[in-house]
Amino acid sequence: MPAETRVNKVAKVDASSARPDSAPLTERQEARRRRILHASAQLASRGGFDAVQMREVAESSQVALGTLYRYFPSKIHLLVATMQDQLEHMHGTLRKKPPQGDTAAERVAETLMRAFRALQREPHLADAMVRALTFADRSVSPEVDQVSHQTTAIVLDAMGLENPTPEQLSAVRVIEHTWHSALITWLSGRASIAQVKIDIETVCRLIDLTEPKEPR
Amino acid sequence: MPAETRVNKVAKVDASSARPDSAPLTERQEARRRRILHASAQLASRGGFDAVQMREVAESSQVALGTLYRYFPSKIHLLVATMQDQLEHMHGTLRKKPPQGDTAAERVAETLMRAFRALQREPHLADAMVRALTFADRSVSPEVDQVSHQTTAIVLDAMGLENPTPEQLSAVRVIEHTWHSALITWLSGRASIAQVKIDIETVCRLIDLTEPKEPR
DNA sequence: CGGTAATCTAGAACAAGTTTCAGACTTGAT
DNA sequence: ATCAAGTCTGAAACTTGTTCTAGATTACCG
Repeated sequence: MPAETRVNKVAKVDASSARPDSAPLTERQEARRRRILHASAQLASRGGFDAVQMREVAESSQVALGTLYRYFPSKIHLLVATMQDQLEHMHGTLRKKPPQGDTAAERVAETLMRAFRALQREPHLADAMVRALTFADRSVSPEVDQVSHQTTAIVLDAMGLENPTPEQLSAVRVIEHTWHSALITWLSGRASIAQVKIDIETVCRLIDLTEPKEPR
Repeated sequence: MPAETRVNKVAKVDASSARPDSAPLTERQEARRRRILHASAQLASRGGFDAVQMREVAESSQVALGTLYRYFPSKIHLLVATMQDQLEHMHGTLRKKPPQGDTAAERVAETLMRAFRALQREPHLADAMVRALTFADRSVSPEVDQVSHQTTAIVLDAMGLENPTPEQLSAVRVIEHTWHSALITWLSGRASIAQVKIDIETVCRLIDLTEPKEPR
């Protein structure tokens, strides 16, 4: 009945690592998806959010505009997916060289600063991804949540926690809030790199507050 | 030489309270500006960010589209200005009934929760303003900075501080980061009201950390 | 194989933000 | 009162995200 192995509604799912969603993709479809994400990241690296124009992405990835929209129902979806993709990279990289700090707070701050430095190397890409992330509305919630969970996983990794308490989870959320918002102020030129560093270090002190004695 | 009392480039400035910018506005211009902001807030209250359509704003405020763009060079500028406007209100309101908490942290948390409840009454308006704020790029930096300063003033008021230390300023920045980001997650349905409350209370604990000995 | 349903393509069409332009209107100065 | 310069208006044009359509392709089932 179907054609290229059905892809029910939107092929927004799955892929290499962690996206156990609805439908498996054909190899050609997987290739298309990858081409699209690659084109997206490339255009974003050049000129940020505005440079990622749907027609251009379609052309660069040799896919019809309609197809692009079948895979990613909006520009925001596309950029959030691009961010998921990049985050996976980063998490992998971080796993290999875990932070060295003595306290959880230090390790988290170090991890975030490492990520920050990576973003500084591709400020336009960072701009596109972060702007998309914060501009996303309800229709993108599932994808944004994925990004959020991935980020949480990275932070918890750095803390070395298996079973965080609700209190600690709240602290982690606050750290992520700060992380996102600080990135935005940096990207829009309203805060210096030094200031972002200070703010990250400041918020990480919250961790100590939630780790009084025995992490039972 | 000029006409309606020159307004050099953009009439983006000034107004009632705090915007000591370049050019004074004619009464008619002041009235136009006010009509525009009113229309903006009204449309935003109805349907949020998307409902604020420039053509509609122009029509509602009985101003030509070109004029609207002369006053506010982009939709984002318009919405950020709308936010400045609303913030002034709020700051005024808060001044009248200062928070009651014993510690600075409590007072700040109470203040922010009060603001949060106000936003809950107009979720669409909140959506429009916050989305605009975080989506703003460099071209809107001055205006966004104003909003940021206004927010800082509110928080410092709640803390009862005259001369904050750099450390405390960083804590305040982190609080604002959390505030913005938490609002976004709430607006996009990814966090509950309760969670926002918890996160605000959590981040406010940072204040105690920066207030070593004698507070008052 | 052949059939059929889903997918992909090319391109037009639409929507909303932004720009542009000619002409009418105001303002402050002479 | 007149005038020069800046402002406002109305309307069209342009840009980019998004939707739609008709026809060509592809995948899988029997």
